[in-house]
Amino acid sequence: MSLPSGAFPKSKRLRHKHHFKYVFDRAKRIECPSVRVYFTNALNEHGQVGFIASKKIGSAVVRNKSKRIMRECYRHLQSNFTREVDMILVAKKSEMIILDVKSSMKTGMEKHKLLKYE
RNA sequence: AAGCGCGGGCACACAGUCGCCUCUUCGGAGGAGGAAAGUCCGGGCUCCGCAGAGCAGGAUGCCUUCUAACGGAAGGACGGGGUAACCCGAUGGAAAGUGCCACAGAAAAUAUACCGCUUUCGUUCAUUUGAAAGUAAGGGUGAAAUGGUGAGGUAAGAGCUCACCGGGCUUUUGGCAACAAGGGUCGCAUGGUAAACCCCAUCCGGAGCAAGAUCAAAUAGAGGAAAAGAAACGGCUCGUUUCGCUAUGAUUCCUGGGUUGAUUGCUUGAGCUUCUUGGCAACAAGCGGCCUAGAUAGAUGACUGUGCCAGACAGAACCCGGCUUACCGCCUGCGCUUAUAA
RNA sequence: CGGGGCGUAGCGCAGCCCGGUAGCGCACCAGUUUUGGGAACUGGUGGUCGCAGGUUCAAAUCCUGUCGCCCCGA
Repeated sequence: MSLPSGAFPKSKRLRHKHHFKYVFDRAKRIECPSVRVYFTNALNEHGQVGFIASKKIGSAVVRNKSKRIMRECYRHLQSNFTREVDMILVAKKSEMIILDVKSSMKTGMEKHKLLKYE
């Protein structure tokens, strides 16, 4: 399987409360079966992303797992973005399968012309 | 061999690619747990008066030892369970006091007398019925009924007397102690409940790393009140009283402000461990060796391949010692019982 | 990290302090009334008292552990 390589350092993460608020206030929403995506134009030079898994999802293990899966999907998709956006991914389900999440995110983003067509 | 009992260990492994965090001598190295969990206890650490006294409140509760400390552990005593190995136990005090014990029952804590039993006196055809006295053996109720069983004894009965069992008091021996064993004595006098209030003994100051400290930026650099008594009022971290400390400005109180980010605290510690010594043991002492996550919207993941028993419960957030709860299974040591064979 | 509260009938709540009978309202069922329905009236059904263990003669109530939910403070 040929994965697009992508570095994902800490500077690409959403770090602060006010930054989260900035995104939520002016975001558009994409609904996928297991993930909800908020996005808007980037505040800084390059796009940043945050992950949310609330206590409704499950225990600490489940929440960590779903965050990792969302992060992995973002990492694979980020090189195909057409423009720099800030993004928040919210987990909706406790059970996630990485390929399903990735493909549903991909189709959803293509509709909003965030992704280049391959 | 089967069925049990008591421990100990592991928690998918290996290889490759991409990605994340920390450290770095820039080659690389390290990177969640036995419970990291629940937050049920105990400590360290930090600040508040480096914390004193009383009351209130709370916790613990057979004895001794271990420990920094504990509600933990070890060893023992007693009681209970098991054929046994072994396991379980909030196990101080009810003659300090108060309360409660539904229903049933004569009576529920006071020695009383419902049905009874017996004698005497009267009455009657009649052991029919009435009165007085004695009695608590028997009856039914209840979770629980004032020692139990047997014999003697008696009008009927009764520790009234005796034997055995149980109990109280006292004493001797053993033991650090809990307690055990034995002797003497008392015919036996006072149910249960303290996970009801309570009494006794021991212990506990309060708050918590979002504690606390530093730096930068922004905002503010303000307004009002308090004057010689070291007295009152107030303040000094959150049950309360007391004690102690506390001043005229660089102080205290009220109003206003009290925000954001970074650094630190942050991992070398009551640390782990080989051996030796002491101890029944928990554990302690000595010598040597080792360094084992440190994130801060919160790091361990994804994919591929191989193998097998097909991977459970579950994610560090200041740090330790416990307890409790969750858990697919696998490996292993010692011991007990039963059966068979030799 | 710390603190507090609640789990009782299908729903909302009493009862718990001080232990012995589980009750109230709505809902549900049956009957009366009405031409029929609603309303009203009468009667009735329905509860492992979140779960497990203990204390006690006896536990919704007391104690311990545990599960779930909600709220508050820094």
